[in-house]
This record gives sequence, C-alpha cells and structure tokens, in this order.
Amino acid sequence: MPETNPGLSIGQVAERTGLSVHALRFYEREGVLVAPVRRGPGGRRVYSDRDVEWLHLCVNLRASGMPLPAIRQYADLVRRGAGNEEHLLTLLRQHQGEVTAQIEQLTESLDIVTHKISSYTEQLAEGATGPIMCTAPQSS
Amino acid sequence: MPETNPGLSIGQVAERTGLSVHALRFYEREGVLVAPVRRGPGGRRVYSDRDVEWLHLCVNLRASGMPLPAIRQYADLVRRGAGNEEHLLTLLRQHQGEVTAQIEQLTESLDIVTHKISSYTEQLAEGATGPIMCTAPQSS
DNA sequence: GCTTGATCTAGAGTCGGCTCTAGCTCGTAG
DNA sequence: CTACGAGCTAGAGCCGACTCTAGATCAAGC
Repeated sequence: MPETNPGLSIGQVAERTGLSVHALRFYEREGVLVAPVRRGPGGRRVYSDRDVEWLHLCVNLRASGMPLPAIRQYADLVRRGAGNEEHLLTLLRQHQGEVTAQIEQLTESLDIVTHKISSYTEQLAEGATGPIMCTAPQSS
Repeated sequence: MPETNPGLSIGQVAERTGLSVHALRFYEREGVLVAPVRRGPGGRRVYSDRDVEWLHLCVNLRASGMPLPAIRQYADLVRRGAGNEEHLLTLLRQHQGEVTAQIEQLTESLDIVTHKISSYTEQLAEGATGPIMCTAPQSS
C-alpha cells in the first residue's frame, strides 16, 4: 500500500472521528494518545493515519464506558512497547468483562421497560377504564 | 395481601434500593418521586412500599441511562393521573429505543475488544517475536 | 495590505449526578 | 441526664469529560 495520507489537520480528524477539536487537544493533554501528535509548520498538529486509527479505538472504548484514565493506562503500555502484552491483555479482558456486564444489565432493564410498555398498552386497549398507574400513583 | 409495611425510614430504603440517603433526599428535591414522601413524627421521611417500588424502577431507569430530568418527566405524568397514557407510552418507547441502541453499540464495541484480545493472545502464543502493536505504537 | 478562517495555548466554565458539611432535632439506651 | 445514632435542611463541593474563551499566529484569497 502506498502512503495513504500525508497527515491530517485537527479539523479533519475531528470530522472523521466525531470528536470535537477541543476534545482532541484535551485527549492529547491527558495522555490518551500513544505519543504527542507530530507538528507541522506553525506548530499545528498533523495526525498520521495511525493516530486516527488509535483515536477510533479510543472512541470505541469511551463509547463502551472505559474512563479516560484507563485508556491512558492502555496507551502507556502500548507506548512502552514489548514486554507488556500480559498487562495489556489483562486490561482488555477486564474491559471485556465490564462491557459484558453492562450488556446484561441493559438487557434486564430493557425487559422491564418492555413489560411496562405492554401493560400500559393493554390498559389502553381495554378501554380507558381504571386508573393509570402500574407503579406508584402517589405516596401513601 | 395484608399491610406489608407500616413504612420505612430513609436508611432502610437506602439499604434496599442501593441508593445513598443523600441520593434519596436529592431525588425527592429533584421531583423524581411521584409525590413528596410522607413525614412521620419529627418530620422524618416515611417511605411506603409504593415509594420503594417506584425507587426501584428509578434505579433501573438510571442504570439504563435515563437522565434524571426524563425520570422527573415520567413522574410528572404519573402524578397528573389519567389522560397521559399516550404520553407515558411515548416516553417509555423512546427509552426502549435508546436502550436497544445502547445494547447494539456495546455489542459492537465488545466485538472489537474481543478481536483485539484474540489477536494479542495469538501473538503471545506464537512466541514473543515481532513488535507488540496491533494499533498505533507511535505517532508517525 | 487586509480579512477570513483554522489553528495554537492556558486556563476558566459547564453539566450531570451525586456527596459531603454544618448545625440542629429526635428517640432511645445506659 | 447524657451520649449516640439517625434524621432534618440548606447549601457547598467534587468528579469526569468535555466545552468555551481570550488573545495570538499564520496561510490563503481578494
């Protein structure tokens, strides 16, 4: 493959990652990036494809609830290079577990909501007789 | 069924809902409860079973990402009584959609993490030859 | 030459959701 | 009678993750 990109500006990266330019600078300050972004003339950031790829990963991790400090930790390990694979795997497996748990929790909540919806729907169908409730119309 | 409970103190409710007493008072101030909690002698809160049931629902909604203002809105509708079933259903269906979307997003993220885990694991198994990466060892 | 728009830095502000503090009142146990 | 623990209110504080502001720089187009 040829050189895919000569480097992207912060604005372009914002577009393709969905992060704001503010967030991009913020992430860099926070050490979420594996390395500080290369600078072009005038001190402007020039993102490599690799940076963008990493940012996409970060977006995914954030979307699945990984806090920034954990992502920074991950980045630290990658930055330090070989010899940390075990640790990296540990982090990833932990997150995997957390995401799985989240999905379970959400599935459970979804169930409850779905039940509530069908009981309301039934009530409406049966003609609007009887009080609305289903849960707690008023305290005592 | 007989009167199951003569009313619970805030501490007891905290125990059974998993919310802190602070959070319970906070929720009440925020109008998340359908009605302000009954007060016993000395102005202390006395929670009915219904209150507790409602709080359990709130905990579930929060756990599935519903913001407090939305829960308050829901509570408002319940409080206002009959004639708002449609609106209530709209709220619930919307949340249902959001939770479903969340689950999809998480499932996707889980996939990515799982892939990353297997590729790291493979690398480790193949003997520690080659660089760690997988994504972005360093910028440019 | 001048304006426009994107970028830069440092640092302040915002928002949601609690959490904690201070200072007071109860009810019960010793 | 006093000490404790639980509760009360009003309001301040905190944390995470951004978001925004001010004031400066720079490249490109008119």
